[in-house]
Parts: sequence; C-alpha cells; structure tokens
Amino acid sequence: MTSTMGTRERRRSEVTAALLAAAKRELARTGAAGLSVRAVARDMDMAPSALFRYISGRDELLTLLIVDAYSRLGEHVEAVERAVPRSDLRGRWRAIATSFRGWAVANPHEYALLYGSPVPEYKAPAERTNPSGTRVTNLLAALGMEDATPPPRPSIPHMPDAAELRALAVAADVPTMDGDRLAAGLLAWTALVGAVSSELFEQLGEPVARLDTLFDATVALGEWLLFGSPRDESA
Amino acid sequence: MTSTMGTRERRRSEVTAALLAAAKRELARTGAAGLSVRAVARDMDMAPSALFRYISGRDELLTLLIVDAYSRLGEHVEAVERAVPRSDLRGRWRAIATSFRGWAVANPHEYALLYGSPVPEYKAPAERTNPSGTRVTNLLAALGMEDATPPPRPSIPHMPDAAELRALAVAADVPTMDGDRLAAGLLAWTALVGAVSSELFEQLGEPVARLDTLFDATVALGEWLLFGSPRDESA
DNA sequence: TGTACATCAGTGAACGCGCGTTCACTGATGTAC
DNA sequence: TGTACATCAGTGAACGCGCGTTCACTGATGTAC
Repeated sequence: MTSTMGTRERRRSEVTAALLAAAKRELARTGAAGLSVRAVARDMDMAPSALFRYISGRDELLTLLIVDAYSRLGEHVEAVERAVPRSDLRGRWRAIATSFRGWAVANPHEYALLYGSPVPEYKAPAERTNPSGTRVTNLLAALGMEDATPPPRPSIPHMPDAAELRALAVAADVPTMDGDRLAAGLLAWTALVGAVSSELFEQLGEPVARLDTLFDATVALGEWLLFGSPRDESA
Repeated sequence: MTSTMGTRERRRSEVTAALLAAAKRELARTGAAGLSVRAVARDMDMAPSALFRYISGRDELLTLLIVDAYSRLGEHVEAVERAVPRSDLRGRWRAIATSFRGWAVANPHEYALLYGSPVPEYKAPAERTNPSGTRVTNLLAALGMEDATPPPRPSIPHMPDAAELRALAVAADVPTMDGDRLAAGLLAWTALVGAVSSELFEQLGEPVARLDTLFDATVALGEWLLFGSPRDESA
C-alpha cells in the first residue's frame, strides 16, 4: 500500500522537498557560514518552529545540504563520464575533470561547502556523507583499476618508495591497485581540486582571471600522470 | 623627534599590537566566519566600543588579519628559502613547498582565511592585501626567471598552445618569462595548494590521513614540472 | 614653571537586529469500532 | 456510514543570547602662552 499515500504522508514529503529546495536557495544566497534555520523558514513562508518537525536543528540542515550537494555533483560527473566509450580511458579522465569543474563553477557555494574551509563548530557525520562523498573519487579509482597495462609513464623522480605506496593503497581501500598508479590518481585529484579552488576562491589575482588555459593544462597534467605520454601507447 | 614617543603615541601602538594579537587568538579559536569585534574586545578586557578608535569596523579587523597572515606566511617561506644556496634551484622549490605546508599545518585557521572559501559579505581590498599576498608566488616567479636554460622538461601533451601561454605571461606580470615555464609554475603552485587544502580541510577521508607520502609526491611533481627529470640536467 | 584649554582614549548604556530552540495551543487528518 | 478519540503539522509568543555600532560622558595627556 505504499503506492497510495495519505494526505499527511504526501504533504510530509512535499514539505521535506520544499525545505531542501529553500535551504539550497539560502545556501546559494549567503553561503554555508551564514545559513540559518529562520531564513529557510522565511523562504518557505512558515514559522521557524515548524521546521523542527522535519529537522533536528541547524546542524542537520547543513548535513542535508552536504549530502545533497555531493549527490548532485556525483550524478553530474557520472552522467558525463558515462557518455564516453568505456575503452577511452583518457577521455573518461578528461570528462571527470571538466565536468567536476563545470559543476563547481555553476554551484560555487555548494563547491565551497564541500571542498572549502570547514564550517566552524560543525562536524559532518561521516556515515551520512561518505556514500555520496566518494562518488567522484570512485570513478577515478575505477579508471585506475581498469587500466590493465603496467605503469606506463616515466616515474616522477623522488617518488615515495614502494613500501609506503603499498601501505597507502591498503589504507585507501584499493589494496589491489599498484602503488604508483594510486599515487598518480591522488596527485591528479589534488591537483584538480587545487586548480578549481584557486579559480573559484579567486586566489590568483585579476591577471590570471581567465583560467581556461591553466585548467586545460591541469587536465593534461592529470592525464599524463594517469596514463603517461600518448606516444607511450604505441610502444 | 620620532625617536621619543609621548605617552599617548606609545600607548596607541601598544594597544594596536594587543588588538592584532587578540584578533589572532580569536581567529585561531573560532575561525574567520565567527570572528567578532566584541569577542576581541573581551579578550583584551576592554569595552567593545573602545576598539572603534583603532578600527573602522569588523571588516577592517578581517583585512588586518589577512594582511598579517600573508606577511607571516611570506616571512616564514622566504626565510626557509633564503637558507638554500642560490644555485640549487630544485632545493629552493622544495624549500618553498615544504615550508608553505609547514606554516599551513601550524596555522590552519590562518591558512583557511587566505586559501579557503571566501568570507561571505566581505571583499578584501586588493590594494592592501596584494603586497603581502604575492610574496610566496613571487619567490616562484623569481625561480622561473633565474633558470636560464631553455625549457628542459618533456612537454606535457595537450599543453595549451604557445599564443595562449604568451598572453598568460603578459597578464601575469612576467612578460619576459616563456610560456611553458609560466604554465609549469602555475601548475606546480595550484597542485601545491590543492594538496595542502585537501589535507587541512580533511577531504580525503580517514584512510589517507597520513599524507606525508602524498605530499612528498606533490613536491616531486612540482620539481619535475619546473625543472624536468634530473637526468635531463646532464644532457 | 604654572595655568587654561584642546585633544584624545576608554567607558558604559543603549539601539535594533537576527539567531536557535522551546512550548502550549489549535485545527486538520487518521483510526477503531 | 457515523461517531469518539488519537495523532500529527503548523502557529505564535517567548526565552536568552551575541552581534555591530552609536553616543554622551569622564578623566588623562598634550599644547599654548
């Protein structure tokens, strides 16, 4: 009988959806640090106290927003990546990187919530944020696992030694991935985050405002880290 | 007669210093978003209204903190870099990168203020933050200018074409630097920021908590971007 | 050196504001018979 | 189908709080003669 919903049940899910929508509008307006229960209530034309029937407090509002943002980001990146032929590993990386940036630029406050400074006095509950929070990096991990060829790229000098990398692979939950490839993936990922954060948080100053070029270079760098020079493929 | 200061003048500079010190304590305690004039006054055992003799309002408090943080970061990185022999360009890069991270880890809230999400409703006045805000990147730029050898490293595939890079060099205020080197410097820089932000903002999840290894790899990557493989030097 | 006046630092009360959260309430929806 | 009671959603007033900023004030420091 879950197909027919009573008035109450239907209304409850409607209000829950409206609450999330209003919270997202508020987030886009003021950013995470300024988010307030009362402002969300105002946006919904409801009494502030009413929201406590749906959330336990301000912290849960933040958690809701984080989970939603991770989910929408994951959805977006997955969809773009899915459109690339499975065998085109390099293209899949490029799709991940560019769609990640695209979403961030379109949703700057959400991006800041996920990848910017932590909100003071708030600690996200890992058991709720983890499932959606790892979707993008999971795509990267899958890429690394599918690439069956032995590490093809010239080793970066002074790369941490194999033992440490093996320990890292185990710790990162991909114990069968070889260490070099894992390190390459993590490097590509942090470089990507750094490029997007630098762009969005406006740290590079006006001169470098048009960053498409720099971003292209970041994508190329990641591709090289993951798969080596294209020339190497024929070899 | 600037050598002798009257009671007023001396007291004024004492209080100004105490104000900055108190603001820094508050920043370390609550983070930038929660910073308040009243809390700083409380820390100084003064009436909140008294502070308005020294600052124009909350925004100036933030500006003061930003300038101070950039200055101390710059001081720290410059000091460490200065201790490396001028001819050891690779060592100078490594000194910049590791001391940058070291300062960030020791001063997480300051780092977040400079390189994390922007504070909502606050726009830093560029004319005040620029001089100190560019000290670290200036060190990098100097490094690039001193390295007289032609771009020694294997070109990263799909690197943006020369014309775009030339435009970027002009825009970035180092018109005489060749484009490849500039792109390499910017990549190394954003990768560094990404590695440090990922670590400090705890985005990589518990498993990868011990990140020394990953950071070493980031430094190695930057070195390779800037100077190529060590083998190339003999060639 | 002494006096009269001007400048300035710091106080304390007050302003209006928005915040998170609690609580007794009313009216509508659901359930048992 | 109709009635009696239970459950639940939403209201509105209230709580105590911290915030930024203004303002009239007092008492100390500096200046002119």
